[in-house]
Formats: sequence, structure tokens, C-alpha cells
Amino acid sequence: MSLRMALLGLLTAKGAANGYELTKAFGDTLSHVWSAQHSQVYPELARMAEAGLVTAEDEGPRGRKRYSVTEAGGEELRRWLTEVEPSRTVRNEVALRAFLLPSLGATAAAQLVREEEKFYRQRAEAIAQLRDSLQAPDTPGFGAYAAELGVRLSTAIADWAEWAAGRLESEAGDVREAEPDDREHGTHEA
Amino acid sequence: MSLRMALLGLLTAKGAANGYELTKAFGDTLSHVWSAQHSQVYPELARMAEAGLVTAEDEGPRGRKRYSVTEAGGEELRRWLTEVEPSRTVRNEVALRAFLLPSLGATAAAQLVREEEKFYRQRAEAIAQLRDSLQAPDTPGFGAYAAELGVRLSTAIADWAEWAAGRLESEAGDVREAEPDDREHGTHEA
DNA sequence: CTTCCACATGTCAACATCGACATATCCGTC
DNA sequence: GACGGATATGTCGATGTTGACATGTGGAAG
Repeated sequence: MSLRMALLGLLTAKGAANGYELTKAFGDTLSHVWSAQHSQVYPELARMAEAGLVTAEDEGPRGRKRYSVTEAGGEELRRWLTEVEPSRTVRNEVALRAFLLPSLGATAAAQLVREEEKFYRQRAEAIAQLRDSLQAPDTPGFGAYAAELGVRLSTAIADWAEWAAGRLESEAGDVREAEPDDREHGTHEA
Repeated sequence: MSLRMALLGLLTAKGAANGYELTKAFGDTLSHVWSAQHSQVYPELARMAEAGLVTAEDEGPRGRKRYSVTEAGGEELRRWLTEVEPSRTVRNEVALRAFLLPSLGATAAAQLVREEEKFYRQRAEAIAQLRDSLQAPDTPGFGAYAAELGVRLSTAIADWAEWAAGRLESEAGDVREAEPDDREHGTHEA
């Protein structure tokens, strides 16, 4: 249902759009919230039209179809938000990799989380910029709350990575001090 | 591949386990990292055994199978961590609902995020407790880094929800003060 | 000694998602 | 006017995930 709701939300925010524009939104503004390919978007829009949640208006010139939310679609969206219990199942590859870190030596693990830190520091900045650009008086708040959440989540991951890297690096150092033999040749240091 | 790697990690941490125990881990300790049902775990373990990443040791008494990681399995896990680019595709229902918030009136939206705040405040506390219990000197760090990340992420969501609720509540107040007529009975237009 | 629950493993149909394949048009550049 | 890139829509097979169905055992409580 989530993809369907994302599409209803996008169409509500934009007023009307075609599948191509909606797919681009999943690559741009919505990329830190939900992702979908065009191969998922087009069939879903067709199903939604059949269910009466959106209206399809063929117009071209390029065989283009313009979709708009119907009243039933708006109601469905509000019903989902207020009445359907959110799915809390977590499937987070960053967290999974965090769990698996001890499989690696401290040095290699530290290097990995340093890269994570860099990535999420950049992502936080990018979303912050998006959030600030959303202050423009167009769609009333659409995306602003999600962007704020995105900034906070990305920053939290970056901070965690910084903390973890520090811990792992000092662990690597301790090992080297405590056991000054030559068996650390296998994994190079950061 | 993520499920496979999660299983390899769990088996590395535990030394050896059967499918039932591994499934339970996805419901308990790993639930804030990755989730999976037994209907996914059993076939995957069979495929992993066939691929030589784990060894299956039938022993019963209840037709029970004990799995252990092979050397090839350990190598595969380290290879995945260090050489395979992490998938950064985000599919976050909390964030999606955040994006959709403006579809609702400020009052209803504020109520929703207050519930989110409560939920994630509790989750943060639960994971913090798990993290502290992991300080025991058993498995060397397995789970501790992931738990720390879980605490930070849950806290970040709760903080965001508190901030959003405050904003939405003041917005609801402003509307009532600024427009003392009765047209806020329905759902106002987006 | 029966009944119930936790243990334990599996299959299957339905749905979600991905990446590749397929097609065609509009438009600006060379 | 040929060519390429962005626009635009679709299908399809493979894989990931869920929830329901199916089956049987060991042990503890009554």
C-alpha cells in the first residue's frame, strides 16, 4: 500500500502529473523517503485508475497520460494515515552492517564506518538544502516535515559512525600497544 | 543478500544454531535491524548449506538441524562487508507518513506525530536497555554497535515527532485564532 | 494420561520489487 | 536531415517477502 499512498501524496502535492514525472520524484525529492522504479509506477497508476482513486486523462503529444487524484483517492489517503497502523518492520542495511562489524578486524571496521560518516554527513547537508528550498510558498508544507526528519536521521547516522570509528580506532591502537608482535600484517591500518 | 549475511552474522556470533533460534533472533535482538519470518529463514539456510557457506548437522531429537558457518561462509561475509557497495535505497514508512502529513488537518496530524513520539521514545529506551545488557563479556561486540545506532535513530525520530507536533499544534491554534468561522469542520483543501 | 504449549521444520500462493528488454516521439545540435 | 538525448510508457522474468497452511515432537501441568 505504501507505494500507492506515496503516489496519492505526490499527486495531491503537484495537482496532476504523469508517470514519468512521478518516477522522477522517487529519484529526487522522495529518494530519502521511499523509492520506486518506473516499472512499478506505471502498473500501479493503472490499477489505481481502475480502482477509482485517480483519473487518467490521455492527452499526449507523446502518448502522455495526466493523472489526478479523485475525491475517493484523497479519502483513501486520509483513511490510511489515520486508521491503518503503521508497519514498523525495520529493514535497514546500514544497521545490519553495524551489527556485522565485529566480523571484521577493528582497523577494517573503522575504515568502513568512516566512509559511512562521510556519506551521511553529505546526505544530511543535501537534504537540509532541499528543506530550505521548500520554504518557498508553493505546496503547503509537503515534503518539509519529511525533509526535516531526513536531516535528523542522516545526522544521527553520521554521529553514530563518528562515535563508532573513534571506538574502533582506539581499540585497534590498544591491540597494537598491548600485543607488540607482528601478527597484524594481514589487515592494514587506516 | 542481506538476509543471507544476517544469518551468517548470527551464526558467527552464536557459534551454532538451528533455524528456529535464528528466526527468534529476527524477532528479538535483530528486530530493529532486519526482520524475517521462519518461512524465509529455513529455505535460505538450505540454499546456504548447498552453497557451502554453512554446514547442516542433523541431530534431533525433534528433527532439529544445527547449522555452523564454514570458512567459506566467513570469507563471504567479510567480502560482502568490505567489497560490496551498500544498498542505500530508502524505504521508510515513518518518513513517508511524514511526507504525507499535510494531507491531514493540523490537529489530526499533530495527534499522529504525538503517537509516533511516544512509540519511538519507548523503543529508544528498550534498545538502550538491550545495549546495556550487551556489555556482558560474551560475544565480542556483536550487536553493541547496532544497538547504539538503534538508540540514536529512535531518539532522532522521537525528537523530530516532538518538534513536528509542536509546530502543528501551534498551527492549529493560529488557524482557530485567525479564522474564527466554522469552516474547519471538514478537511480543508490541500 | 491427556491436554496444552513451546519447539521445530517445512511448503505454497500472492504480492512487492528490480533490472532488463522493448518501443516510440519530441527537440536541439551538427 | 541525421543523430542523440530526454521524454514517455509499457512488459517480463527473477528474486524477496508475507501470511496461511501443514505436520509432528518433547515436556510440564493438571
